[in-house]
Amino acid sequence: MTASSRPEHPRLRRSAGDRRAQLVQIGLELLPTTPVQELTIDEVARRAGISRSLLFHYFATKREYYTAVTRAAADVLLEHLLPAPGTPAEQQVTGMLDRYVGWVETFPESHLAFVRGAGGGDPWVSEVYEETRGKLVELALTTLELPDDALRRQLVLAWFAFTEDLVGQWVAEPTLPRTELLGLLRDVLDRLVAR
Amino acid sequence: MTASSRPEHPRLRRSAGDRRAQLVQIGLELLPTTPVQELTIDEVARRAGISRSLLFHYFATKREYYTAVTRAAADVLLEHLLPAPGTPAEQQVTGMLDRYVGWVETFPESHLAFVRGAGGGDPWVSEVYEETRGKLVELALTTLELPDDALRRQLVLAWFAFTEDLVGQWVAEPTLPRTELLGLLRDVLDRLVAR
DNA sequence: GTAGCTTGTTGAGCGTTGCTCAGCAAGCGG
DNA sequence: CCGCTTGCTGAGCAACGCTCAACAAGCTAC
Repeated sequence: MTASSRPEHPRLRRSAGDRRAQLVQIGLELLPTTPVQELTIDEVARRAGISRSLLFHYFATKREYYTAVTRAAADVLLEHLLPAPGTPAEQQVTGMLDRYVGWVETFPESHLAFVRGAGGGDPWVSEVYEETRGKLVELALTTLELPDDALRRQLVLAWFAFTEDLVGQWVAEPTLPRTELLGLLRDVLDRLVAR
Repeated sequence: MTASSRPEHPRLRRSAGDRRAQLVQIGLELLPTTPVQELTIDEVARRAGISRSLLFHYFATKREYYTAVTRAAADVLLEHLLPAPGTPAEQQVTGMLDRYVGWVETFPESHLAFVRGAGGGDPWVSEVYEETRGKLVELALTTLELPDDALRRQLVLAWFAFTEDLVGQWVAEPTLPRTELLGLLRDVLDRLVAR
């Protein structure tokens, strides 16, 4: 019995990189159903088929772990939103907006989980969100060919909050044709930054 | 010695109502510095000078406790925002907006803590926020003498998100005279609901 | 092949925290 | 003084984050 105490898991060794990637991947899969900070080491380790201790070998602390997961999630979203190279400048913002709405339509729980943790308690996590939003603001102002002074940055960031909230509600209860929603959002943004 | 065995803690008994109020009050005081879900039973009990067990006598679960704290905080805010009776209809929205900005200016940490927990993980807490926002939407639409169809409700709610975000940033870095901030917010709201 | 090194991996265990439970004791009516 | 209600406590359990000493898989060197 001692020899065959692991019928399925013959104690296979992975490279450090693989293991880390696997653990982050598991976090990403759990993210839509569980608030980042609430996923337990036990659960993640169990899914990975490893002991709790090993997770602490790769991430010194739990916070370090779920910060990595959050950063990975942010990267996935960013990459999805970034316009394909060669897109005419005028279509870039509209395209990003369109893809954003599409993303929320496709993964409503993921969107909730993402927006949810934005300011949620942990400063490390908040920092990741602010970084991501910062990049998006910069991108938006650049493609709109507008200077990014402090006021405009604030307005675009607040417009993000507006957009996230409205799209979130709209997906749950579409009170408007999709096209009009996009038009409205775009219109609000234009009026805000054109001051 | 037995007679004077009450150096600091004469084991005084409080009425159920008093204790509950005291515990919620302690939660409110801790709220600005600690995310609601993270305040520990130990800490609260210690501040109240009671044992952990007693807290569970009044609140069956930790969640029940901090939900009560959240609700109390929401009530404080609501009461602060509600217009004094007899205010002319036209000034009500402006007055609420003004008081809201004032509140954020006075208690920036409290505001952060409040907005922070809005969607933050716990559905019980989120419900309190949605209730509060719902009341404010109803109030706003009523005083603006507009019908509150689904679309308009969504727009006003999204405008709240916009306002909370922008005011939060503005307090940290005032990029605009206060009056103009209020005007801008009011203007955005008017344009949004006048469709 | 086997000795030895690196390093992925584990189990036992500690401190904290949410929560339970049996029972003590403060205040009051008889 | 008795007994009842009920505010209140301490001991203790389970779950969780985290530590640490040690095991073992896979490689290289002889």
